[in-house]
Amino acid sequence: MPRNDKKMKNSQLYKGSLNTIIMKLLEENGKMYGYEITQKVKAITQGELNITEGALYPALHKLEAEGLLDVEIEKVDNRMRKYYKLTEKGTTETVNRLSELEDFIRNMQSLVNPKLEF
Amino acid sequence: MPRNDKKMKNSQLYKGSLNTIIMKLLEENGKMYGYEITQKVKAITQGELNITEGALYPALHKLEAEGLLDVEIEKVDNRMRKYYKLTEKGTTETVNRLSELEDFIRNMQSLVNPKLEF
DNA sequence: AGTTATGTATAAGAATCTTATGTATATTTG
DNA sequence: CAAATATACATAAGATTCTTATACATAACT
Repeated sequence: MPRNDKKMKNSQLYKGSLNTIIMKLLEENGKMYGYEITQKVKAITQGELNITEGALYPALHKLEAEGLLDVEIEKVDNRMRKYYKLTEKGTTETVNRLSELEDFIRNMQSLVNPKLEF
Repeated sequence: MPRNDKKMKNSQLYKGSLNTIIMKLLEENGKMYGYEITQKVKAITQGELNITEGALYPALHKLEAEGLLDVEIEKVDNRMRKYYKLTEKGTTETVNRLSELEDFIRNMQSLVNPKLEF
């Protein structure tokens, strides 16, 4: 009963990156459901990043409301799953977001590792 | 009179990274004042990241309140400058923050560029 | 004389996230 | 078999960080 889950301690740095992560995973995997996304992220980052439901589900709903995702409900093993996939608009937008992410990472590296400027 | 400044359009991705940026710049430059930080960041990122005063000054005040920064006021050219520098605690914490940033960047790259996993 | 640059500051509101719940079924474990 | 864990979605309250809009003040440029 005690929802005693592991305290996450995700660095503040991840703030703002959730939408990009979701969209990239969907671009790569075609369709995914929420819980699957949390597990995938945990696996890829070797447990370093745990998406919380309180962040994930509102984010999915918002992306859907913005027309970037489509949803499709399935019942598997008597349990509900909501599969999300990118719309056409979402696919286009994903390209932009990934480009922004590259710029962001490049800029952060310039700020933090000025010796590497060339 | 109209503070008609350029609209910044900073990507959401930068959210959460300002403290790390400030601390790294101070570690590198010894002491800096707020306006100087905004100009330095703009220069290093070639105009791509513009720190707004509304974000910067509260962040500096908070870091000071947390004991990570010390402040020293100077009057230059009849204008006030508040120079900030890392405290001992701040220097230690900067190491942690930079380490977190490296982890963050590595994790984001794993998520976004899965082919590079090895 | 008016705009831009330099310099700091705060308040209102937006956006995103954490934490804490709530509901429900399936599976594993003591 | 009862309890805990895993699977699965959802929302609300509050924290944090940021944008936007001001405010004040001096210096320099046009």
